[in-house]
Amino acid sequence: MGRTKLVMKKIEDPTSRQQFYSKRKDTILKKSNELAVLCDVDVGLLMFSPAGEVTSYSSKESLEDVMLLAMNKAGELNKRSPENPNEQVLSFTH
Amino acid sequence: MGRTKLVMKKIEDPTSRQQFYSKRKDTILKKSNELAVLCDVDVGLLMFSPAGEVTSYSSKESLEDVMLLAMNKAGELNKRSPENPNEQVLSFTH
DNA sequence: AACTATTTATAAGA
DNA sequence: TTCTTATAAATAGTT
Repeated sequence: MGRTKLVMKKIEDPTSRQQFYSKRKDTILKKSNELAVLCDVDVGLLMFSPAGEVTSYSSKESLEDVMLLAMNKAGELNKRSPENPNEQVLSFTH
Repeated sequence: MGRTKLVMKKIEDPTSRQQFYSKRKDTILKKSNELAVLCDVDVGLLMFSPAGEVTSYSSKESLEDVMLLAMNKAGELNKRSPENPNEQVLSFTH
């Protein structure tokens, strides 16, 4: 959104990069929370700032709870498809 | 966005809830990837669908890498502020 | 699954 | 840097 289209390339200017991070982080946190509440699902999120600050979000008490829930029930988090090398979709039965 | 404002309440209709989840999940994945690339930072994300399907994203090889990076360097993922009970911000030095 | 009116997010600019 | 604004993007309701 905004005046121009986004270019998928690292923002080289450190100040611009930090400003971009700060705003986008807030949006992702907001949308993650909306997903968790409106869908009543579990969500876990970890983001490192350019300065090394870590922001985490979880729909459960702690982020570890969400991670363990996923790892225990799926158990194969390292499988990835060639089409989406970084996106991983897993299923399990209750 | 959309015709009406969002109400922060669980969507009770299962079909609507799953449709909402599917679209919003894609957006969050897209924005998480934009954050990772444009800011050259690490991001880890876990989302459970209403049906129990797990979708994960990570800027690194595996989601565990991002999680361990955060846990090893911060070590206090359970601290939360009263203002934002589910948002956790941590700092560490390199 | 596709459309579209409307809200939201946001890139630049002030 | 905080605010404004033009524009891109997301999306709720609809088909």
